[in-house]
Order: sequence, then C-alpha cells, then structure tokens
Amino acid sequence: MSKQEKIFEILSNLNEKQREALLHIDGPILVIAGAGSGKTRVLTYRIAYLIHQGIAKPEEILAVTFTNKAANEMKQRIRDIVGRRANAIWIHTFHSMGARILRENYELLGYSRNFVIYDRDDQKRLLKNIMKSAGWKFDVGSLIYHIEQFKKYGVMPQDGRIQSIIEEYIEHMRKNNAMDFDDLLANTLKLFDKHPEVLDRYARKFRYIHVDEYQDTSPIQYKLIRRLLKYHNNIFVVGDEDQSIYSFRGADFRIILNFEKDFPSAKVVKLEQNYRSTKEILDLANRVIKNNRSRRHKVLWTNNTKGKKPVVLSHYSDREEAAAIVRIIEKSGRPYSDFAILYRVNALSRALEEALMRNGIPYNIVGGFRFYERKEVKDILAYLRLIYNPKDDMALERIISVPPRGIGGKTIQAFREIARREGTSIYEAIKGYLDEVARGKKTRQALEDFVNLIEDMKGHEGDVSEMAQELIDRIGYVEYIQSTEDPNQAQSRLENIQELINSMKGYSSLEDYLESISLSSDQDELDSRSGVKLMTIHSAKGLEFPVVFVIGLEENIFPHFLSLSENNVEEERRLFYVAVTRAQEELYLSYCDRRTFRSEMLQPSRFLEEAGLLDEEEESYTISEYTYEEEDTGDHPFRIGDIVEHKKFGIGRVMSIDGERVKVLFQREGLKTLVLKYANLKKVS
DNA sequence: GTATTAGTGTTTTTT
DNA sequence: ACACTAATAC
Repeated sequence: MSKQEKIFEILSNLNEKQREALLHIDGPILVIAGAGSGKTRVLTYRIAYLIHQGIAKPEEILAVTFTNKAANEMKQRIRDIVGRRANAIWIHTFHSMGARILRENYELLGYSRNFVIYDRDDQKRLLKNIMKSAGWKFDVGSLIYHIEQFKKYGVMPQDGRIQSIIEEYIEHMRKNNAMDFDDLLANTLKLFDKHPEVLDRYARKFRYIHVDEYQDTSPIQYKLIRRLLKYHNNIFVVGDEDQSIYSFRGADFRIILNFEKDFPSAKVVKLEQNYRSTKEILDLANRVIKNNRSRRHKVLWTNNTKGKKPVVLSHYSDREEAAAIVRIIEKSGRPYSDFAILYRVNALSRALEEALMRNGIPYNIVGGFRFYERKEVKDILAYLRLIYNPKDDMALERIISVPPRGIGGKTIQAFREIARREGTSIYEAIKGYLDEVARGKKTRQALEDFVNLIEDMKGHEGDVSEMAQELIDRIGYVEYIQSTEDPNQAQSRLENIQELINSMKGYSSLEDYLESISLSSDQDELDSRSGVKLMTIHSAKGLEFPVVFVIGLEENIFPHFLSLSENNVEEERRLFYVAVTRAQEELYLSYCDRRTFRSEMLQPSRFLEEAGLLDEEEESYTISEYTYEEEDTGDHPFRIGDIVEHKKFGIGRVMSIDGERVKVLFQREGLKTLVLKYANLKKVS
C-alpha cells in the first residue's frame, strides 16, 4: 500500500468528529471522549498520521498513557501502520516516563544509575523497621498516607514522632538509592526546575505531546506536561470527566474541566457516538451520570439495535448471589471469557471465587493478588534486586531467611544496627562486620555462604532467565517449596516460577528486566486468558466485555461509606458509570441484603434508584427470575435463612451451609461457624 | 538463637 | 491467600 493509500485508509476509518480531532495539528486540543467512543483509535491514528505525513519524526512524539498495557498496545497498533519507526516514539505512563528521564540524568540529583523503585511492600517493610528501632507502633497504612501528603503538599502531621518517622523514611530512601512512586514524578519535576538545560533538551525534542485519560492526571503530572510545553504548544489530550475515578491517587478532574482556560487557543471536540454498548445500557448510564453536577453536557448515543434490558439481581446473601451468577453463566451457552464480574472492593470476590471453583468454572482474578505479588515470585525477584543493587535493604530482608539458612532475627537486627551506625546498607554491613557479630561458627558460615552466593550471581553473564535458573538451583528453592507446601500448592507455585523464568527470556540485563517489572500494572497481565474475569471497577477501566455483572450494589459498599463521609458521591457515581459502560451486550446489576463480614442489613444502592431500576411496579424491570436457594448438601433439616436456637448463643439465623458446617448469625453473639454434629441446633420457626 | 506451627486478622480504589 | 504474632520445638 502506498503512503497516500494508507493516509486515505486512516481517514476513512474515522467518523466525522474523530477526523476533525485528528486533523487539528498545531496548538492545543481537547478531545472529550465518552466511554467506547473510539478514543484509542483517534490517538493511534493521529500519531501514525503525523509520522506518515512527515509532520513529525517519531522521536519528536511523546504519548502518555495510563497503564503500560495501554502503552504497549498503542505502540503495536502504530507499528502496524508505520512499521519499525514506531519504536522511537516515547510511549509511557507518567511513572515510567519519569523513571526513564531520571535514569538518563541520575547523577544530577545525586542518585546512582541503578536506583531501585520501592513498591508498597517495601515501603511497609521499611516503616516497620523504623518503628521497631524507635519502639513505636503506628498504623503502617496511615503512615504511608502521611508520607504521600507530605510529598504532594508539604503537609507534615503534628505528632513529632510521626514527623521523625517520615524524616527517617526519606533519609533511608536517599541513602539506599531508592525511590517510591511519588518520587519518580517529584524528582523529575525537581530535575526540570533545578536544571533548565535538561528540561530544554526534552522540551525541544517533543514537538507533539499526547496525554490519554487526561481526567486522571494529578497536579504534579500536569506540571510536568506544562514544563515540556515550553517551546512547542502542541498538546493533544483525550479524556472524559465522567470517568475520573482516581482522586484518591491525586487525580484532579478539574484539570480537564479547566483545559480551555489553561490553553486559551484550545480547540475542543466531543466524541459522543458509542461503538461498544447497546442502547439500553447507554440509556442507563446516561440516566445515572446526569445526576453529577461537575461535568460538561454530554449524552452518549449509538446506532446499535436496542438489545437486552439490564437486569437487577436481588438476593438474601452473597452466597445466593454467587450461585445465581453461576447459573446465569452456565445457562447462557456463551464462552466463559465473555463474562466479567466487577466490584467496588476486592473483598467481594471471595464468595464468587468459591462458587466458581465449586462448579468447575474457570476464572481469573485481576488485581487482588496479582501475579507479581505472589510470594514465590516476590522471593525470586527480591534476590534479583539484591544482586542488581546490594543497597536494596528491603530485598535483603525479604530473602535472608528464604529458604531458612540459619540466620535469624537477632543476627539481622545486629546488622541493621551496624548499617545505621555506619551509614551503609545491611548487605555491606554483613560483608564488612562479619567478625563483630558472628562469633558462632554456624551463623558465620551461613553468612559467608550467603555473601558468596550474591557475589557469584553478580558476575553471571548472559540471559537473565539463565541466571535466575542457576540462582533457584543454588538456593534449593524448589526443594524448599516442596517441603513446606502441600503438593497441589507447591505445584502451582512451581508453575508460577516457571512462568516467571519465561518472562525473563530475552532480557540480557537485570536493569531492563527489573524496571519492566516494577512499573507493571494489574492490567498488564490480563491478556486474553480464557475464563470468567473478576476485578475491581478500577482495574476494569478501559476494558470491555460482552456480559458484565456489577455486584455489591448496596449503600455503604457502593457508594462506599468512606466516600460518603468525604462528600465524594460524585466520584462513586462516575465509578458506577465506568462499570456499566464496560458492558457490550448484557448487563446485570446485583445487590443483596447480607454479606459475609457485615453484620448489618444492607440497603440497595442509590445508583439503582437513579437508574430507574428499583421501581417494582414497572413490569419491565422486575427483579430477575434468577433467585435460587442453595441446595442442602448434608443430612439435616436446616436451610439458609432458617431461624435456629443454640443452647449457649441463643437465637440466630442460618447464613450458609457447607457440608457439615453452618454459619449462624446470632442476635447477641454475631456470626459463628458451627459444626452441625455438635452444635445441637433447634429449628425455631 | 533459629525454625516451625497454629491462630488471628484482613476489607477502598492503585501507578 | 497472605502477613503477622506468640508459642513451642530443635
């Protein structure tokens, strides 16, 4: 195909509005892209068009996306059109862009090239250590919150003890050549402001800048973009304020609402035609979102045929809900991969998982416990991190006794103190002060072996996967797993390790591999796996599925009570909007009266009411026919919902029956699990 | 001093 | 499914 033909094809594959957006080349433009309106297509075509027309060279283009997965997809799609030249385009998340720029200029801020990125786990470990040596105990989660507040807004809490913990945290990060996620952005901004010549280099280079999911940019990300626009004012942003769902992470949707004020010459294009969902689904979404006040006027429409009406599922307990969903999936005759089950909080996946597993329906959970968060994967990665950067204390702490090698808490504590005293890392303390601590022969030998292991691995050349394999053999990790876990568990862990090793193939440097891992997000591993997909609504953003279940539609769960108390219902409503607009053909909205781990009765979510779905008078939206009682499995007279009496606990209600065990919610004692044989329950009603 | 085990708690959303 | 703790075993 000739160039001209390709360009013609690009343009003819777009609708009028999309084409209008694409053809705006110079100066700022905001594309308001409703859910499913083809924004990724506009973005990729626009970049391909710039290159094809010779308007910009690939290396003059920057595109910031929300996830690494989105970045890779975009790169692939551009590559399909323009070929290998696409590789020179900078397509990144804000964080990976920061990491790249910082690695290119590490010395200017006093870091070394191999700085590590601490994830949540490392942060927690570090904070616990700091508290331990200070003899204080605070909630780790709230400490992280304070650290973020301090980094973002310079706000220090009143409590002097918390202040000193934060100071020590920052001190440790600096000394150990480590950055957390916030640092990646803050340091990049610092680099630009302290070293204008560096900024100039990038600001001149990037003549065309694109930002996807603009509604979820934070003030600091916005500042980074502003800096980069120093010489060229060509900014192309795509977003939708109705899908801004990351305020807890610093996203501020007022940034998108202010776009025309910030860039006075801006053009604005609205994409309202939806290519994803049926009319019924879109109408529902429109009905709910129009209750938000902070938004532009926008109504999604479609040429699609009408489609099935959304269905409300109503059940007494989460177990019945799960059972009903299983029935719907099985009756449908669709492939399992057509289904996604979405929820507000990870905890809601539990009952579903059990039901799916019991019925032999394949499923995979996105997020929650992600692949890279599994113990065996984190163990091996921690070894690699330590080999790459001996200053990585958190990696060392994780694996010094995995597998157990005769080095325990007391010994480690001693080295921690030496490291503090000498201002070095723990690993260096072990190397340099062996005699001071380890008088016992056994401990000493164990420490020496450990150091030798790490040093030997450092010298390993060639493919990362080979090095990892050698490491695993040497530490006897397979034997360790087999000896501590039951066979099934062990099998799956070993498979995970194999998968991990496969993912290392083709990487010849630890640096590249570790970087690609540390910034990966939960969507990155989703792929096209078969099976029903379970995930939070947050992780479902940007995805689509033929059939979607949204569960947990109850007041205080969705909308979540913490958002209610923070006066942030509008964001919850946006979240609801994101959830329902994931559905292509069928949508089920589910609530129940009671959930495990919740003792109180639950009320249906206000969003159901706003959607016009709770009006039982109206025949079209009666509660679905999919209400089943779970079958009794054992030899007993009890059913879910029965009122029973127990000698000691008094009157209660049967919540679930699982073989010989029942869960009973007692009026006085709360939820108890009882073994039927011994409990001697009497039916009351 | 170190390893292992049983018992407990966990539950907003995440780059 | 995991992390953490306290108690016990080695």
